[in-house]
Amino acid sequence: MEKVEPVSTGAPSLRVDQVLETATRLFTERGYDAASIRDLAAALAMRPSSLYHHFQGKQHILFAICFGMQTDFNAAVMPLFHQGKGPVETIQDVIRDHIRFSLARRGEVLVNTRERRSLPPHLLAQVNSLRRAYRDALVAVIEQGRRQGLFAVDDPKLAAMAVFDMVNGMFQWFRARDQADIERIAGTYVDAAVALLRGWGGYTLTNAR
Amino acid sequence: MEKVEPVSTGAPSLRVDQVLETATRLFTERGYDAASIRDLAAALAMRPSSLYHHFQGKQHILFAICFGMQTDFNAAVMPLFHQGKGPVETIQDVIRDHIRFSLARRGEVLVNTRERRSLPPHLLAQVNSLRRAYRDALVAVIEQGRRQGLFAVDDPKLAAMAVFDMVNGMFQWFRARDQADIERIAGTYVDAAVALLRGWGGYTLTNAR
DNA sequence: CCCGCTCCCTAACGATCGTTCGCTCGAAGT
DNA sequence: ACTTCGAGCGAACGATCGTTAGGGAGCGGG
Repeated sequence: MEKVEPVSTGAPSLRVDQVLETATRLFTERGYDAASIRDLAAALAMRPSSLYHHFQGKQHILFAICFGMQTDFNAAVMPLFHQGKGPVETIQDVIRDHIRFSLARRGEVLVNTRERRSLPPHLLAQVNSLRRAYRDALVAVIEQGRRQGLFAVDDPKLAAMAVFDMVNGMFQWFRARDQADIERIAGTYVDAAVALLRGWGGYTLTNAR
Repeated sequence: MEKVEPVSTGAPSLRVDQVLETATRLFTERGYDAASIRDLAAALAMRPSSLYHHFQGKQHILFAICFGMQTDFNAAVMPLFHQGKGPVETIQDVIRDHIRFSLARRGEVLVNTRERRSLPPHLLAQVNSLRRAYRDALVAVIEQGRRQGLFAVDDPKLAAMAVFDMVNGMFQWFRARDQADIERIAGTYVDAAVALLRGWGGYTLTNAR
């Protein structure tokens, strides 16, 4: 006991990845609570007890999915904030890769958004910490764009959440058939985000149309 | 058996309403699966078996919350589509009352969005039918506004979903302290919806790389 | 007085849940 | 050849789940 328990580090054991992949599918199809350890084991052609050689418990499987996904997400998207581009271009790059990543790994993203709440507080806090880091960076860029007169928004935090919700909500119902589908929808939502940030409150300035 | 079972009709029994109110609170706090019949009964100071005098089962409690909420929602918002106003004003009126209603009855709305998936197919279909009616009406107005050159959106269905997601996502994290808070956030999101519909696609000719 | 109805109770049912224990087995290390 | 160790197994644990059977207290109408 008292083992260090690597979460998504070091050893990417083949079997562990298979478990996470199957668990992601089951959790998206039935929900975390409704998908039992026995269901998961059966889908992997193994016995329920064998799962406990790879994971401490059911909650840790959920955590591995959520935390691993969010870690990879931040690693993929966060660097785009520090490229020295302007606010508009930065937002475009970030939202585009946000959507690319989330559609490429749609299952994990859906589990993270829908089932994350079932995590115990200390595990949930670790995932939320990564999410907050990303959101704060987005807020900072919007704030910067507002100071430069590029965005008309009144509340950068509110604007960030609105863009966030609009994009994340899309993952719930949109299914891309191929890579071209991903690029198309990403471009569309990038435009939506820019239109929103530019035009929000713009009617008071009478610049719309 | 083979009883007609009124869902949200006729007799608004006091006890039934108390059950639904407490169930709504528990389902939002812990989730439908994690909140047990025994938890609900304990919160109502009664025995688990007594609940089955008012409801056929746990799923029907969830259904009563979701279907009742969606029925009231449509009754409150749908008439706004047939007032003879223009597309922009109609959208503004609809989104404003959408937000007013959803924040006033936030608990039921959150249960409907987060726990609806736990309903059996034939009950889920009834709720989704009401949701679709509302969404289709919103799409029709956007389509009308696009034909009149008021909106720049390419895909009315996509635009409706985006506005939908943006608004519904807000309910997850926003808590109004008073009525003034509700009116303020409603006005802000009404502006966001209009800004989005007016500006979406307006810049697609210049930034698509 | 008694019937029927509403509401709630005690007690328990069978099922399923996450998890643990002790074991076996084969590959790898020395 | 002997040990170690990861991986999986069968069996069972205690807990909790949704649900039901059956009974009783209060009460209004015939």
